Amino acid sequence: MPRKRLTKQRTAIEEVFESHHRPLSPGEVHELARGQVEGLGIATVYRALNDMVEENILRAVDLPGIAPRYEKAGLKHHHHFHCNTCDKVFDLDGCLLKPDIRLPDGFTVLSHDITLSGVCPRCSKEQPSS
Amino acid sequence: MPRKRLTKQRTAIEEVFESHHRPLSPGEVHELARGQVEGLGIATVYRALNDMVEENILRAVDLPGIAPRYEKAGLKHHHHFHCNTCDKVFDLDGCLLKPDIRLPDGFTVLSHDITLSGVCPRCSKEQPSS
DNA sequence: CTAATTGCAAACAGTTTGCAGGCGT
DNA sequence: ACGCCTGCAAACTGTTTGCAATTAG
Repeated sequence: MPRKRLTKQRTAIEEVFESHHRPLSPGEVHELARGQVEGLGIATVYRALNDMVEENILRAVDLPGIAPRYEKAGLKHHHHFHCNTCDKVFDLDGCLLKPDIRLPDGFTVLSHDITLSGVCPRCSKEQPSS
Repeated sequence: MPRKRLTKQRTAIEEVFESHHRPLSPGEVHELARGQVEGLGIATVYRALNDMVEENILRAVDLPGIAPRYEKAGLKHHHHFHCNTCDKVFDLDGCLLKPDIRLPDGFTVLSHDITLSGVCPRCSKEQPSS
């Protein structure tokens, strides 16, 4: 396996995750990193994201019904909130799964995913219900 | 809006949901309904599924990282189990969300989705860990 | 009969891959 | 200079849509 080089596109993508502390979609990363690197290709973003998952720098976050997101690897167990208005995803600390759940016989649970959906604070302010 | 006709392909698709009591992907529906209707096109399956959601006969079930599923509409609130081995999805009765959760200020929760993943009973038997 | 429905193929959106040139080291 | 990395375009997968032929009512 080849070793990594420090290119400006790769660096820009890493910096995007340093300055935005929430899970980002490939499109968001492209848009944000594009601010630093003129003409950054979307293929490069996908390649960098996949590489960084491989290198255990990032973790892929799959959520129901929306584009996949990526967040820094090594975070404590947590779940996510998806804003239906702006489509952004936010981290929610702690585990939201009910303890002591009982499943039918024979099911072995290896992991769980929980997503809350609704309206984020910013969108609540900007789009008052009145 | 045009009114519905009873075609054999539409009937076959409806029957698939009568005989399989778990959420099915478009591909699964196509495969299963194909047994009744020779040459059933995948576009027809997609159109039927979308129509049936529109008619409130089915509900779309989005799960993290896997193809969307469809299940009969009107079921009681519940969550899902995804078998990592056979990729089938099963219903889990009851709500698995911890009660009394606290979110940061400003977040309004409108819905939640929970997916447990692991191994289903059938796959546990067929692929013993030894 | 007559219009809704189907199957096919083309169109699409998101993601991956092949390739020639560019650029870290 | 070497070879990894990038950008572009083509390939792919899952889903939707246009259209002529088919078929339910």
